[in-house]
Amino acid sequence: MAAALNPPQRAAIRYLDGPLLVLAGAGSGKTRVITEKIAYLIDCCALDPCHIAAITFTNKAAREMQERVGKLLAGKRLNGLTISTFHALGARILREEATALGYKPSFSILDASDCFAIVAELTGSTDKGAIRRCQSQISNWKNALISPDQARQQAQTDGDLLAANAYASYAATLRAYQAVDFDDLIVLPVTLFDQQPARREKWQNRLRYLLIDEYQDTNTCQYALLQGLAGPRAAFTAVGDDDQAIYGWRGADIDNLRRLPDDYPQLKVITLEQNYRSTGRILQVANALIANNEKLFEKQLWSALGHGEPITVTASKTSELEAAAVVMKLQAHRFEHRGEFRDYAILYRGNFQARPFEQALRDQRIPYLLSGGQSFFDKAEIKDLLAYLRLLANPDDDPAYLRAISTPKRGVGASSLQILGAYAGRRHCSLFAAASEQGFASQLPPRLLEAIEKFSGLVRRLQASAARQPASAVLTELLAAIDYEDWLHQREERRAAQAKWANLQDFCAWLGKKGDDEGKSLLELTQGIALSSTLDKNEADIDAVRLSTLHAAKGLEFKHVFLVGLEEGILPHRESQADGRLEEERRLMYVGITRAQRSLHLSYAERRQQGREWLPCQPSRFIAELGSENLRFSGGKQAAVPDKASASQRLAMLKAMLAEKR
DNA sequence: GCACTTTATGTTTTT
DNA sequence: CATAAAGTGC
Repeated sequence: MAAALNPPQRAAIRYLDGPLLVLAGAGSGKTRVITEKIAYLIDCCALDPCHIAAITFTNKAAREMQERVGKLLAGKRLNGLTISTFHALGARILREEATALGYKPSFSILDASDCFAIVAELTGSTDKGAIRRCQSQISNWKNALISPDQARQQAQTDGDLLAANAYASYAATLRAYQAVDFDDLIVLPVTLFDQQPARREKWQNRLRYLLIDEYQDTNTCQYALLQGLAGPRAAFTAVGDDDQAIYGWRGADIDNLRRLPDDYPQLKVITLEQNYRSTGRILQVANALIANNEKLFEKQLWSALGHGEPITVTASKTSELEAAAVVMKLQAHRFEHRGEFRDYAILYRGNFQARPFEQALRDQRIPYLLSGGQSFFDKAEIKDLLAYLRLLANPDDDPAYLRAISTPKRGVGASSLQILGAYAGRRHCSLFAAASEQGFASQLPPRLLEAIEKFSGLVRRLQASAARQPASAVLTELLAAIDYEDWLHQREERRAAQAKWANLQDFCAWLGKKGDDEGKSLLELTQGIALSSTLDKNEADIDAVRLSTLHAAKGLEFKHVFLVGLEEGILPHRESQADGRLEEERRLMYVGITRAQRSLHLSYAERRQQGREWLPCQPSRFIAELGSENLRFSGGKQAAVPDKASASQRLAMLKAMLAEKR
């Protein structure tokens, strides 16, 4: 761990004369450069930690970096050091500068499904695909810093104009709700910095040195935020790898990497090419694969770790058999190498591919951790509770109001809410505000009105209690007040109800702990949750096989990696055959390969169930691109009968299993 | 008008 | 399999 730094690494850490771009190949120690540079700034340059900001793309990466810096500077005070995602930093700026932008600091952060519902409502469309396209169009406009007016002017077709109009009313709706979406967390600070130089300078003075991880994944708007924060001093280190750009679909623009030398002529570029992670074979196939892409910056990764095991390619008849084969092979490999489960990762393109692997692992009683997939905070029971919390913080949050008032059911149904909504629309106020107005009382029969007023009373009571009590007490009171546990048991099977209740307890415990430990208010906690997808608890110590999407695996490394579902239509994905996107799929495969330290196993199925139909699959073109000299094939038609190697593997596994059961 | 039950339906990747 | 729309009792 404490290996000496190589010369380019050391240069990257010590270089402080201006903007710096570190082109860091996979496994070349880029996280180490960032963490050691933070330590260097604090230790050797006596920079106060509160003036340093390291920006990552995922919460996981931020947490890991925090941990590593903590270890590196054990005992030192790190108060005020910022290590967060772009979005979390944006939220922090926004919270502090809300009033300057016409927002309350208690703004709500809408999740993707809230936004989907709003777009659906505004366009009056029932076509899910069309709504999603419109939603992503709006997101693209925002990320490119194009205003609704500009979008309208640029509209070419009627469809464009329709979407641009939807964009305008979408923006107005969010403002009325005192709510922002994920994109706004970056866009609004950028707008603010653009319009009010004094605010920009305040933040430039606060965050004096910036370190940006995964720079290749920034979009236009994130780059603008970066430029705003860096200012003319341009004291920053951007670390990135054009071969690992895999977020183009989210608006990330590799052009930001190309533009950096133009925008900052004094930019220093340092390339890290020595890989400390993988064996020679793994790097050879990775290099062979990525050579098929148009290169932005030339680099050739090399490793001093020796040649390593051959890379295996396994064909299976179906996706279920693939899962069984991979799990069996994993088990055999683990026994042979006396490894631990945590050394193994199974990586795939889409979350839906996890299912058969989960099943196979459960069958074999192998512990596993599933990362990605349905986010913890996307579970219905958590979102129910969160709706109440959002509403307490921000009564204008109509999506939260709608969810809270109908969970649990309290005699207020769709038609009452429609009347309330219409009234609120006429009065230009939120649902919550409308419900207490005199004018509204005459619109409904007394029975229904009473139910609504009872709800308003509940919200006010909880608001009062949130003002003077810690988060955990408010949660307890809230759950008791709405009888959530009883309601769960009424409408769900016992097991399901218990599982959901347990989730809620976990959630409350986590919230309470975070509130106490970090002294965060209910408001900050609620806003923070919108930006995270998992309860970030310590998973590092759990000995379990990791299951992850390729996207979620970026930045991680594993001794042994199984890359599964390598079929045309899956990787590369069916809808991404256009050339720009095919290269991104190739980079995704590249990211998967370069996660592996010691061994790499590829696999694909010959048939896969899609919906109700079985469709034949072709092996991914990317397998052929790896070259055959480092691959060893098994399975498929030519190897229907187990060969000696796999027979002896099975025997070894059986023996080991018997030994383990004593 | 409201709430609960049945039935169709569908999957890229994340903050 | 889990969610979301349509249908049925109260």
